[in-house]
Amino acid sequence: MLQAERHCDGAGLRLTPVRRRTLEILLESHVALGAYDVLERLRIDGLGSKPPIAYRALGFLVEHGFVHRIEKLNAFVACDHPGEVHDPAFMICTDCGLVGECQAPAARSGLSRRARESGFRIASTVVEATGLCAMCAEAKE
Amino acid sequence: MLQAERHCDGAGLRLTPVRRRTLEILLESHVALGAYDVLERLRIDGLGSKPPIAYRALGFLVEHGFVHRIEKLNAFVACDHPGEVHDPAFMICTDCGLVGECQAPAARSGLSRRARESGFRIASTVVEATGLCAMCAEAKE
DNA sequence: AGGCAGTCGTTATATCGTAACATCGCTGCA
DNA sequence: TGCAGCGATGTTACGATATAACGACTGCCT
Ligand SMILES: [Zn+2]
Ligand SMILES: [Zn+2]
Ligand SMILES: [Zn+2]
Ligand SMILES: [Zn+2]
Repeated sequence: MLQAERHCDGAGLRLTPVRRRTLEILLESHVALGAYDVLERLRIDGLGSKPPIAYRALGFLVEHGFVHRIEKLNAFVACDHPGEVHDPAFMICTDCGLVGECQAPAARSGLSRRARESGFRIASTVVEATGLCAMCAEAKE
Repeated sequence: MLQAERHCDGAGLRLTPVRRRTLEILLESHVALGAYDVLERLRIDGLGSKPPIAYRALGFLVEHGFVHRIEKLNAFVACDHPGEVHDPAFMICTDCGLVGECQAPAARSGLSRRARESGFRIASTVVEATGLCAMCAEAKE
């Protein structure tokens, strides 16, 4: 949160109440939240109740790297390393919903070679693994 | 198409008219099609007009590896290598919509190391790159 | 003051996806 | 033959996700 504030100050970005609270909501959650989950919490706090409110705040946070969108879940998680340039990959537990972020340069470089071969120019990548987290895997034994 | 037929015969799977036509529709398309795009074509052919028809056929085809779902687009493409066990990755052109499939063992192995470190057990992966295909990149020069 | 850009608030609608239940046709078996 | 069981299909109805479009407000610059 502090990192986000500093980054916004430094980059001339406006971390408005809605955006700030949206980021807090995601930081407080252990699991990915859908836009409507976020919206419901914003509504409770009196910060808006219509979809565009949530989608705009999430769009801002994603655009500036404070939040990632999980395509597989149509949901959002706070970034582990906000501010840094990175190429995230995610591990999504199908049992408990936990979403872990890690860096996946290997994934991208693997793709990169294929891309170069075919002349494709990568702008961004989505890398998401689905499975069981350590805790849930152990619980299943 | 022939491969799909043979694979279904061999595995005791029923490639019914709706499923068969759905696969044909995707094979004929250069770009990923949404479920409702597929449905519209099925409707024209008199094979069904309600969403579950398309979703069920697509579900069958995805489950048996004849078709892949592109999470980033909420859309579907026919597999390049049906029948074979593989770990697909996709390159999605933002200009022309072309979706290329390639194999990405590197992507998965990069993730795998991280997964092992954290005890996460991968069941499946999504690897999708967005950018410009060779043709569109050249056209932009 | 007037113009401009960015944000917010709202309405309405588009797009994507599924639960639930009825029905139909086949297969195996009494 | 008659019928249970099963997978596939057809249909209704709804839920979930996402965006277009427009107006109002605010701070800032000229
Ligand atoms: Zn991150
Ligand atoms: Zn778990
Ligand atoms: Zn494939
Ligand atoms: Zn292209």
